[in-house]
Amino acid sequence: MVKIKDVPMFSNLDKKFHKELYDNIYIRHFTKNSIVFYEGDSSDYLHILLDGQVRLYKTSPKDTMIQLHRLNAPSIIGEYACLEQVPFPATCEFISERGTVGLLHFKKVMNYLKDPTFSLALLKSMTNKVMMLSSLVHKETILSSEAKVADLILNETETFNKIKNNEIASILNITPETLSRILSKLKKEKIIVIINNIVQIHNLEALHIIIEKNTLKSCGYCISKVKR
Amino acid sequence: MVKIKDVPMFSNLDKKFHKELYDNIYIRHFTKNSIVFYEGDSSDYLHILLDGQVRLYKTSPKDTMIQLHRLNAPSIIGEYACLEQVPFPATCEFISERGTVGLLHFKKVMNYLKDPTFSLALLKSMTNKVMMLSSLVHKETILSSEAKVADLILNETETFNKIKNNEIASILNITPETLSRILSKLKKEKIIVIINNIVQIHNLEALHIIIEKNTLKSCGYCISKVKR
DNA sequence: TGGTACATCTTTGATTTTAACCATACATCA
DNA sequence: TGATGTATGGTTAAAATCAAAGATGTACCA
Repeated sequence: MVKIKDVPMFSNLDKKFHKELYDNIYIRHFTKNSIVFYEGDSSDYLHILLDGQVRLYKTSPKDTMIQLHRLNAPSIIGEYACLEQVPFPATCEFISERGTVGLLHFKKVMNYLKDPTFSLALLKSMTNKVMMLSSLVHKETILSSEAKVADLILNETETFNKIKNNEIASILNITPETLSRILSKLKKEKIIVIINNIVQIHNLEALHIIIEKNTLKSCGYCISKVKR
Repeated sequence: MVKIKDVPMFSNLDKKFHKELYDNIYIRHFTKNSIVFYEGDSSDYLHILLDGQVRLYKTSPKDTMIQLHRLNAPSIIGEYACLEQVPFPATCEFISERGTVGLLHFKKVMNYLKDPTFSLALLKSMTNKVMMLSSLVHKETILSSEAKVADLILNETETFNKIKNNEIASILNITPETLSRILSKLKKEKIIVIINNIVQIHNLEALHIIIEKNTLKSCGYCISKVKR
């Protein structure tokens, strides 16, 4: 487990705060699939992920899950909800077997803000959050399902190989059926080959084109184009 | 036009910086529909909106515009692209008749970061940006077109009354046709009445239900339900 | 060790839904 | 009298939903 003083945000904090931090942070332990907080909850505490992996998601009126991010320790969760004292915009759930969260009262946080290294670290964390949200917005507003899949294969091959299709679909916010169909197409077009759950990219350019044009049809290589 | 020293981020900055700021900020003037920067552009400058109103949008592969935000002076634009030295994730265009932007080299910004009031103000601005993005994500991933319209009528009646349907549609990222049809339905169901381009809400609860359930059909009041 | 039983994943087909797209008519305004 | 904005009808497209069949994996037990 990550020590509090090793969380980037606190590591550079003036030494005099370290003892105080230890005394003021509540530690909570979680098991897989337990909920840290629900969308809409309010909290007076800054949540610091010290161990494990969580996912943040919204629930649609149809009760489907819209996954926003996955975060690994160490990181800060829901910082803006804490700073602005507004409800959490998403539910936070552990997906690792076990995990740990440190809770720090927001008044303490406000105090530490006077320390320049702390506010800079928090700024850094916020910047990072903006980047994640910005890329999420791009994914959800610009990319088609086909483009999402192509993007994941191209830019997060690791993830793609490691987890099962079910999970991939949920990360991309598409249904498993849709994912299955898209993968079939990509295989049929010889753009990728999957052996033992490991992708091999056989046509890099095609993947780039799919991402750019948002559709498999637009890539000149494809059989489906010929058929038309 | 807003004076630089009146921009929240700079107003509390140590006085010794003010003179330097004046000497180091480039001022650029713009007219309506002119572009401050394009999605994908890189820049070494922090952009400070001093006068006018801009919209930030992405362009889809089909060449349609996905509007992310509208910002009024004074505000900071593209702060994270500047801080992280990454390309702008969206295009910035003036929608007011004229406008002004101040440009501050990011190295200067990095310098000012040592000033706690500055980094706090920047943090505040980032927090705000996260809130905007978070609500955008909600709008685009959770709400249906009907819910988007209901939400705007309910929570931004001002905006709804002030601008024409065309513009509303583009803010909601739906087509004018879709908006027109949804408004017709709402009127037919007697949920709203529009006189002289001013909405009157005649059934508040119905609007809430539409937002929550994402569909007009689900609201018990509706004629369309009876027909089924 | 193998074998049955159950659960979870994945694939495939058919259908439905939402909202875009296209075309055209009507309205408002300057 | 254009021009721009709004309304309406018909069509299409993308992806969800529903249904059901194959596949793979895992646990338990004799």
